Amino acid sequence: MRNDSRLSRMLHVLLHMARHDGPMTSEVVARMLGTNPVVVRRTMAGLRKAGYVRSEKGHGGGWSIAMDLTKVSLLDVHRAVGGPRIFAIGSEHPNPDCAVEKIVNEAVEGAMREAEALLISRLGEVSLAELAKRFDMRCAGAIEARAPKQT
Amino acid sequence: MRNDSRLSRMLHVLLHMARHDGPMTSEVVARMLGTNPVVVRRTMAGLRKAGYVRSEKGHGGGWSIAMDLTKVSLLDVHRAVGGPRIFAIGSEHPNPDCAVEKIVNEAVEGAMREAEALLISRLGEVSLAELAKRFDMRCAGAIEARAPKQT
DNA sequence: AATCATGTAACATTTAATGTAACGTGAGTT
DNA sequence: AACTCACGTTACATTAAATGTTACATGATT
Repeated sequence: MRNDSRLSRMLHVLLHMARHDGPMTSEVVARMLGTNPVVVRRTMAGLRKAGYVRSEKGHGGGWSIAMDLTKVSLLDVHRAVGGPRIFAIGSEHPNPDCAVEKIVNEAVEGAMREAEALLISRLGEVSLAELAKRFDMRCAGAIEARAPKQT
Repeated sequence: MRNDSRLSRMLHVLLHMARHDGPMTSEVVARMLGTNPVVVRRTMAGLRKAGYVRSEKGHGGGWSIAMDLTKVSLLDVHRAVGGPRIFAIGSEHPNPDCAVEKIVNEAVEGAMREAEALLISRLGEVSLAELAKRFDMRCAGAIEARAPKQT
């Protein structure tokens, strides 16, 4: 299967939407992501169901933010897009008969559970507002670098 | 893509081989794994290249252990089978032009790096000998449960 | 010489995400 | 009312990576 990029894509879009007045159409978003409006609608449907965005039809319609950016974490977005499989590795038999295989699975899955817990925890610690702030700070830094103040 | 089960499969096989006198043919291993001898040879080739097993042709041939089980970790096996992609999620643009996307990638990849480091570390802590011991202990426990000694 | 078992290349299958095309619905515009 | 815009949804095609399969070559043992 291909790499699942729904989380990254949606974060990318949400930050752009947050810096944008008025709704953005799926067409525009698709161009930003280098994809297709149908893919955008399909993926954003999850965000809408979670109440993070709203969509409006017709002239002047499109997608807009419907949440408090400080209240939604990267983990929330991950879950809203389907909370997909995180790992590309794993056993094929969740409940093997073979006792040896059980031991192997327990060892590997134990390590994976810990790693997943850490990832989930880290994603849960960062809000969209925090991401937006990081972007603003980097922009400020870039401007600063071009026209440095005296120190 | 499908779930990558090479690590689990190889661990499973190696533990069986460790408890088995003489070489095991790819045919037998394939039946254990519910797969095909060619898949076994293909995957075990990595272990052979790493020096963890050896293979012999002809009558009485097959695969046998060529390592000290206390010296090889689950991580070593993971790497020997190709050290495949661990995550099923991720950005599609490793080096995006868009500054927003860069911020997003850094956040997500940072969390993933931490999770991967933890997983790698945990896999590195467990040797094949340790896994084999866990199996023996579980067997002992099971026997004990059937015919408990007086305490 | 026959058989066994690995080694390898080439190709088919599978799976989940992604990409596309087609059609429907509702909202605003003219 | 007719038209256009934009979303909603379904159905199907494409893609990527692991896995499955077939075919054939090579070396070892009997």
